[in-house]
Amino acid sequence: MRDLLYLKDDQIKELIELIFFVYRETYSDPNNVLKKYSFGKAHQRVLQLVERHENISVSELLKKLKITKQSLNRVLNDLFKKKMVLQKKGQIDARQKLLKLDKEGKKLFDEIFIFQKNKIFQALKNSDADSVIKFKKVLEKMANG
Amino acid sequence: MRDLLYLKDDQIKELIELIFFVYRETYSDPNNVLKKYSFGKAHQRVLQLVERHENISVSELLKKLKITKQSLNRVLNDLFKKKMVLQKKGQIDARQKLLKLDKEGKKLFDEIFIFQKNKIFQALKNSDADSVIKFKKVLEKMANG
DNA sequence: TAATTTGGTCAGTTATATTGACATATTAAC
DNA sequence: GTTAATATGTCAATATAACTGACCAAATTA
Repeated sequence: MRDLLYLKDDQIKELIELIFFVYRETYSDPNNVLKKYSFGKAHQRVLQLVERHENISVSELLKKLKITKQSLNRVLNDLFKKKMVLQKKGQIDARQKLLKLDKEGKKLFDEIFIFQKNKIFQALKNSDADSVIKFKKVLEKMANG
Repeated sequence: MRDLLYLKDDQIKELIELIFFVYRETYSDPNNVLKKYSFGKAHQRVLQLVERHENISVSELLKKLKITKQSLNRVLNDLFKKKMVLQKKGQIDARQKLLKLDKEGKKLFDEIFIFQKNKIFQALKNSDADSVIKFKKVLEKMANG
Protein backbone atom coordinates (compact mmCIF):
# COMPACT_ATOMS: atom_id res chain seq x y z
CA MET A 1 0.00 0.00 0.00
CA ARG A 2 1.57 3.24 -1.15
CA ASP A 3 1.48 5.85 1.54
CA LEU A 4 -0.28 9.14 1.20
CA LEU A 5 2.01 11.23 3.33
CA TYR A 6 -0.45 14.04 3.80
CA LEU A 7 -3.06 11.65 5.24
CA LYS A 8 -2.41 10.60 8.82
CA ASP A 9 -4.38 7.79 10.44
CA ASP A 10 -6.33 10.21 12.59
CA GLN A 11 -7.43 12.13 9.53
CA ILE A 12 -8.57 8.96 7.85
CA LYS A 13 -10.57 8.01 10.91
CA GLU A 14 -12.12 11.45 10.84
CA LEU A 15 -12.95 11.00 7.16
CA ILE A 16 -14.67 7.70 7.89
CA GLU A 17 -16.69 9.27 10.68
CA LEU A 18 -17.64 12.22 8.50
CA ILE A 19 -18.79 10.00 5.66
CA PHE A 20 -21.25 8.35 8.01
CA PHE A 21 -22.62 11.66 9.24
CA VAL A 22 -22.89 13.14 5.77
CA TYR A 23 -24.68 10.08 4.45
CA ARG A 24 -27.11 10.15 7.33
CA GLU A 25 -27.80 13.86 7.04
CA THR A 26 -28.28 13.67 3.29
CA TYR A 27 -30.68 10.73 3.51
CA SER A 28 -32.23 11.46 6.91
CA ASP A 29 -35.75 10.97 5.87
CA PRO A 30 -37.62 13.79 4.48
CA ASN A 31 -39.64 11.70 6.85
CA ASN A 32 -43.00 13.34 6.67
CA VAL A 33 -42.91 13.30 2.91
CA LEU A 34 -42.17 9.57 2.73
CA LYS A 35 -44.53 8.59 5.53
CA LYS A 36 -47.50 9.95 3.60
CA TYR A 37 -47.10 6.92 1.33
CA SER A 38 -45.73 4.55 4.00
CA PHE A 39 -42.43 4.55 2.16
CA GLY A 40 -38.98 4.31 3.72
CA LYS A 41 -35.35 4.81 2.77
CA ALA A 42 -35.43 1.79 0.49
CA HIS A 43 -38.14 3.36 -1.63
CA GLN A 44 -36.30 6.66 -1.63
CA ARG A 45 -33.13 5.07 -2.98
CA VAL A 46 -35.01 3.33 -5.77
CA LEU A 47 -36.81 6.53 -6.69
CA GLN A 48 -33.53 8.40 -6.86
CA LEU A 49 -31.75 5.79 -8.93
CA VAL A 50 -34.64 5.49 -11.36
CA GLU A 51 -34.75 9.26 -11.68
CA ARG A 52 -31.02 9.45 -12.37
CA HIS A 53 -31.06 6.49 -14.78
CA GLU A 54 -34.22 6.54 -16.83
CA ASN A 55 -35.06 3.16 -18.39
CA ILE A 56 -32.75 1.31 -16.05
CA SER A 57 -33.36 -2.44 -16.00
CA VAL A 58 -34.08 -4.39 -12.86
CA SER A 59 -30.72 -6.14 -12.95
CA GLU A 60 -28.82 -2.88 -13.39
CA LEU A 61 -30.75 -1.49 -10.46
CA LEU A 62 -29.82 -4.55 -8.41
CA LYS A 63 -26.14 -4.04 -9.20
CA LYS A 64 -26.29 -0.45 -8.04
CA LEU A 65 -28.23 -1.20 -4.88
CA LYS A 66 -26.34 -4.39 -4.05
CA ILE A 67 -29.38 -6.01 -2.51
CA THR A 68 -31.23 -9.19 -3.45
CA LYS A 69 -33.99 -9.22 -6.02
CA GLN A 70 -36.42 -10.37 -3.32
CA SER A 71 -35.73 -7.21 -1.36
CA LEU A 72 -35.96 -5.01 -4.41
CA ASN A 73 -39.20 -6.58 -5.54
CA ARG A 74 -41.04 -5.76 -2.35
CA VAL A 75 -40.06 -2.13 -2.72
CA LEU A 76 -40.69 -2.03 -6.44
CA ASN A 77 -44.19 -3.48 -6.06
CA ASP A 78 -45.03 -0.82 -3.50
CA LEU A 79 -43.89 1.80 -5.99
CA PHE A 80 -45.90 0.28 -8.84
CA LYS A 81 -49.05 0.14 -6.73
CA LYS A 82 -48.79 3.80 -5.85
CA LYS A 83 -48.14 4.82 -9.48
CA MET A 84 -44.65 6.04 -8.69
CA VAL A 85 -42.72 3.95 -11.20
CA LEU A 86 -43.60 2.71 -14.68
CA GLN A 87 -42.26 -0.41 -16.33
CA LYS A 88 -42.05 -1.27 -19.99
CA LYS A 89 -40.69 -4.26 -21.83
CA GLY A 90 -37.23 -3.90 -23.27
CA GLN A 91 -37.40 -3.55 -27.07
CA ILE A 92 -34.08 -5.24 -27.70
CA ASP A 93 -34.41 -7.81 -24.95
CA ALA A 94 -38.03 -8.53 -24.09
CA ARG A 95 -37.08 -10.18 -20.82
CA GLN A 96 -35.96 -6.90 -19.40
CA LYS A 97 -38.24 -4.57 -17.48
CA LEU A 98 -37.15 -0.99 -17.98
CA LEU A 99 -38.12 1.42 -15.25
CA LYS A 100 -38.88 5.10 -15.15
CA LEU A 101 -40.67 7.52 -12.91
CA ASP A 102 -44.40 7.92 -13.33
CA LYS A 103 -46.11 11.24 -12.68
CA GLU A 104 -46.58 10.60 -8.96
CA GLY A 105 -43.00 9.42 -8.68
CA LYS A 106 -41.70 12.63 -10.22
CA LYS A 107 -43.76 14.65 -7.77
CA LEU A 108 -42.48 12.68 -4.80
CA PHE A 109 -38.91 12.77 -6.06
CA ASP A 110 -39.09 16.54 -6.39
CA GLU A 111 -40.53 16.91 -2.92
CA ILE A 112 -37.65 14.92 -1.46
CA PHE A 113 -35.10 16.65 -3.65
CA ILE A 114 -36.11 20.09 -2.40
CA PHE A 115 -35.21 19.03 1.13
CA GLN A 116 -31.88 17.62 0.12
CA LYS A 117 -30.97 20.50 -2.14
CA ASN A 118 -31.82 22.95 0.58
CA LYS A 119 -29.68 21.11 3.07
CA ILE A 120 -26.74 20.92 0.66
CA PHE A 121 -27.03 24.60 -0.23
CA GLN A 122 -27.07 25.55 3.43
CA ALA A 123 -23.93 23.50 3.96
CA LEU A 124 -22.09 24.76 0.91
CA LYS A 125 -23.15 28.39 0.72
CA ASN A 126 -19.74 29.56 1.84
CA SER A 127 -17.72 27.14 -0.23
CA ASP A 128 -15.95 28.20 -3.40
CA ALA A 129 -16.61 26.43 -6.68
CA ASP A 130 -13.16 24.87 -6.71
CA SER A 131 -13.73 23.16 -3.38
CA VAL A 132 -17.06 21.77 -4.40
CA ILE A 133 -15.76 20.49 -7.71
CA LYS A 134 -12.81 18.83 -6.03
CA PHE A 135 -15.15 17.42 -3.42
CA LYS A 136 -17.21 15.81 -6.12
CA LYS A 137 -14.17 14.42 -7.94
CA VAL A 138 -12.89 12.77 -4.78
CA LEU A 139 -16.34 11.37 -4.10
CA GLU A 140 -16.34 9.87 -7.58
CA LYS A 141 -13.03 8.18 -6.97
CA MET A 142 -14.24 6.73 -3.71
CA ALA A 143 -17.60 5.57 -5.02
CA ASN A 144 -16.34 2.75 -7.20
CA GLY A 145 -15.62 0.11 -4.60
CA MET B 1 -32.55 29.82 -0.71
CA ARG B 2 -29.47 31.52 -2.08
CA ASP B 3 -28.38 29.97 -5.35
CA LEU B 4 -25.02 28.40 -5.89
CA LEU B 5 -24.62 29.19 -9.54
CA TYR B 6 -21.93 26.62 -10.15
CA LEU B 7 -24.15 23.83 -8.84
CA LYS B 8 -26.83 22.69 -11.23
CA ASP B 9 -29.65 20.40 -10.14
CA ASP B 10 -28.18 17.47 -12.02
CA GLN B 11 -24.88 17.86 -10.23
CA ILE B 12 -26.63 17.95 -6.88
CA LYS B 13 -28.48 14.77 -7.76
CA GLU B 14 -25.17 13.21 -8.70
CA LEU B 15 -23.70 14.32 -5.40
CA ILE B 16 -26.56 12.71 -3.50
CA GLU B 17 -26.10 9.48 -5.41
CA LEU B 18 -22.35 9.51 -4.82
CA ILE B 19 -22.73 10.06 -1.10
CA PHE B 20 -24.78 6.90 -0.88
CA PHE B 21 -22.22 4.85 -2.80
CA VAL B 22 -19.28 6.22 -0.85
CA TYR B 23 -20.96 5.56 2.47
CA ARG B 24 -21.78 2.01 1.46
CA GLU B 25 -18.31 1.27 0.13
CA THR B 26 -16.63 2.75 3.18
CA TYR B 27 -18.72 0.75 5.61
CA SER B 28 -19.28 -2.48 3.71
CA ASP B 29 -15.95 -4.30 3.66
CA PRO B 30 -15.27 -5.47 7.14
CA ASN B 31 -18.17 -7.86 7.17
CA ASN B 32 -16.14 -11.03 7.53
CA VAL B 33 -14.19 -9.51 10.36
CA LEU B 34 -17.38 -8.54 12.15
CA LYS B 35 -19.07 -11.88 11.58
CA LYS B 36 -16.41 -13.64 13.66
CA TYR B 37 -18.03 -12.03 16.69
CA SER B 38 -21.60 -11.97 15.32
CA PHE B 39 -21.39 -8.21 15.18
CA GLY B 40 -22.99 -5.99 12.57
CA LYS B 41 -22.74 -2.42 11.32
CA ALA B 42 -24.34 -1.14 14.50
CA HIS B 43 -21.48 -2.53 16.57
CA GLN B 44 -18.95 -1.17 14.10
CA ARG B 45 -20.32 2.35 14.39
CA VAL B 46 -20.20 2.23 18.18
CA LEU B 47 -16.64 0.90 18.10
CA GLN B 48 -15.57 3.68 15.79
CA LEU B 49 -17.23 6.44 17.77
CA VAL B 50 -15.80 5.15 21.05
CA GLU B 51 -12.37 4.94 19.46
CA ARG B 52 -12.61 8.49 18.16
CA HIS B 53 -14.05 9.88 21.38
CA GLU B 54 -12.47 8.16 24.36
CA ASN B 55 -14.53 8.46 27.56
CA ILE B 56 -17.64 9.42 25.65
CA SER B 57 -20.80 9.14 27.75
CA VAL B 58 -23.81 7.13 26.72
CA SER B 59 -25.92 10.20 26.10
CA GLU B 60 -23.26 11.82 23.93
CA LEU B 61 -23.02 8.59 21.99
CA LEU B 62 -26.78 8.62 21.55
CA LYS B 63 -26.67 12.15 20.17
CA LYS B 64 -24.06 11.19 17.62
CA LEU B 65 -25.77 8.00 16.58
CA LYS B 66 -29.29 9.45 16.62
CA ILE B 67 -30.83 6.16 17.68
CA THR B 68 -32.85 5.27 20.76
CA LYS B 69 -31.21 4.17 23.98
CA GLN B 70 -32.98 0.83 23.71
CA SER B 71 -31.24 0.21 20.39
CA LEU B 72 -27.89 1.36 21.68
CA ASN B 73 -28.13 -0.74 24.82
CA ARG B 74 -28.53 -3.96 22.94
CA VAL B 75 -25.38 -3.23 20.96
CA LEU B 76 -23.47 -1.95 23.95
CA ASN B 77 -24.24 -5.04 26.01
CA ASP B 78 -22.93 -7.25 23.21
CA LEU B 79 -19.74 -5.22 23.23
CA PHE B 80 -19.36 -5.43 27.01
CA LYS B 81 -19.85 -9.19 27.00
CA LYS B 82 -17.13 -9.68 24.41
CA LYS B 83 -14.70 -7.40 26.25
CA MET B 84 -14.66 -4.87 23.46
CA VAL B 85 -15.68 -1.81 25.44
CA LEU B 86 -14.99 -0.73 29.02
CA GLN B 87 -17.18 1.48 31.17
CA LYS B 88 -16.27 3.54 34.19
CA LYS B 89 -18.31 5.85 36.36
CA GLY B 90 -17.99 9.53 35.62
CA GLN B 91 -15.93 11.25 38.29
CA ILE B 92 -17.70 14.57 38.01
CA ASP B 93 -21.15 13.13 37.42
CA ALA B 94 -21.50 9.64 38.83
CA ARG B 95 -24.62 8.95 36.79
CA GLN B 96 -22.58 8.95 33.62
CA LYS B 97 -20.99 5.85 32.17
CA LEU B 98 -17.88 6.76 30.27
CA LEU B 99 -16.88 4.39 27.51
CA LYS B 100 -13.58 3.43 25.99
CA LEU B 101 -12.18 0.56 23.97
CA ASP B 102 -10.93 -2.50 25.82
CA LYS B 103 -8.02 -4.56 24.49
CA GLU B 104 -10.22 -6.75 22.30
CA GLY B 105 -12.05 -3.69 21.00
CA LYS B 106 -8.80 -2.05 19.95
CA LYS B 107 -7.78 -5.18 18.09
CA LEU B 108 -11.09 -5.39 16.28
CA PHE B 109 -11.11 -1.70 15.52
CA ASP B 110 -7.66 -1.97 13.98
CA GLU B 111 -8.67 -4.96 11.91
CA ILE B 112 -11.60 -3.02 10.48
CA PHE B 113 -9.57 0.13 10.04
CA ILE B 114 -6.96 -1.62 7.91
CA PHE B 115 -9.66 -2.50 5.39
CA GLN B 116 -11.08 0.98 5.30
CA LYS B 117 -7.71 2.67 5.12
CA ASN B 118 -6.65 0.42 2.30
CA LYS B 119 -9.77 1.21 0.33
CA ILE B 120 -9.42 4.93 0.87
CA PHE B 121 -5.76 4.85 -0.15
CA GLN B 122 -6.62 2.94 -3.29
CA ALA B 123 -9.24 5.52 -4.14
CA LEU B 124 -7.11 8.54 -3.37
CA LYS B 125 -3.68 7.46 -4.53
CA ASN B 126 -3.83 9.76 -7.53
CA SER B 127 -5.37 12.71 -5.74
CA ASP B 128 -3.34 15.72 -4.74
CA ALA B 129 -3.27 16.90 -1.14
CA ASP B 130 -5.24 20.03 -1.94
CA SER B 131 -8.14 17.99 -3.29
CA VAL B 132 -8.25 15.71 -0.31
CA ILE B 133 -8.08 18.58 2.15
CA LYS B 134 -10.85 20.42 0.37
CA PHE B 135 -12.83 17.20 0.23
CA LYS B 136 -12.59 16.85 3.98
CA LYS B 137 -13.54 20.49 4.59
CA VAL B 138 -16.66 20.16 2.48
CA LEU B 139 -17.54 16.93 4.27
CA GLU B 140 -17.23 18.75 7.58
CA LYS B 141 -19.60 21.45 6.44
CA MET B 142 -22.13 18.89 5.32
CA ALA B 143 -21.89 16.71 8.40
CA ASN B 144 -23.55 19.09 10.82
CA GLY B 145 -27.16 18.62 9.87
C1' DT C 1 -37.91 18.33 48.85
C1' DA C 2 -39.13 18.24 43.97
C1' DA C 3 -37.77 18.14 39.31
C1' DT C 4 -34.48 16.83 35.92
C1' DT C 5 -30.94 14.16 34.00
C1' DT C 6 -28.53 9.78 33.02
C1' DG C 7 -28.96 5.37 32.31
C1' DG C 8 -31.34 0.71 32.15
C1' DT C 9 -34.99 -2.67 30.96
C1' DC C 10 -39.25 -5.29 29.30
C1' DA C 11 -42.32 -6.16 25.60
C1' DG C 12 -44.06 -5.69 21.16
C1' DT C 13 -43.57 -3.93 16.38
C1' DT C 14 -41.72 -2.31 11.87
C1' DA C 15 -38.52 -1.87 7.97
C1' DT C 16 -35.16 -3.77 5.38
C1' DA C 17 -32.52 -6.99 4.47
C1' DT C 18 -31.11 -12.09 4.10
C1' DT C 19 -31.12 -17.37 2.22
C1' DG C 20 -33.05 -21.03 -0.34
C1' DA C 21 -36.12 -23.07 -3.43
C1' DC C 22 -38.78 -22.95 -7.38
C1' DA C 23 -41.26 -20.91 -11.74
C1' DT C 24 -41.67 -18.51 -16.34
C1' DA C 25 -40.36 -16.27 -20.33
C1' DT C 26 -36.83 -14.99 -23.51
C1' DT C 27 -32.50 -15.20 -25.67
C1' DA C 28 -28.11 -17.40 -26.96
C1' DA C 29 -25.34 -21.39 -28.00
C1' DC C 30 -24.49 -25.80 -29.92
C1' DG D 1 -34.41 -27.47 -32.52
C1' DT D 2 -32.95 -28.78 -28.19
C1' DT D 3 -30.29 -27.12 -24.37
C1' DA D 4 -28.26 -23.74 -21.47
C1' DA D 5 -28.10 -19.27 -19.70
C1' DT D 6 -30.27 -14.91 -18.51
C1' DA D 7 -33.87 -11.69 -16.57
C1' DT D 8 -37.35 -11.54 -13.68
C1' DG D 9 -40.81 -13.03 -10.17
C1' DT D 10 -42.53 -15.34 -6.00
C1' DC D 11 -43.15 -18.14 -1.60
C1' DA D 12 -41.46 -18.90 2.91
C1' DA D 13 -38.58 -18.48 6.79
C1' DT D 14 -35.16 -15.78 9.22
C1' DA D 15 -32.01 -11.89 10.88
C1' DT D 16 -30.81 -7.22 12.01
C1' DA D 17 -31.37 -2.92 13.44
C1' DA D 18 -34.15 0.03 14.26
C1' DC D 19 -38.73 1.76 16.47
C1' DT D 20 -42.62 2.97 20.35
C1' DG D 21 -44.30 2.91 24.92
C1' DA D 22 -44.10 2.04 29.62
C1' DC D 23 -41.71 1.95 33.67
C1' DC D 24 -37.67 2.08 37.19
C1' DA D 25 -33.49 3.69 39.91
C1' DA D 26 -29.75 6.61 41.07
C1' DA D 27 -27.53 11.05 40.98
C1' DT D 28 -27.67 15.89 40.33
C1' DT D 29 -29.79 20.49 40.26
C1' DA D 30 -33.10 23.98 41.45
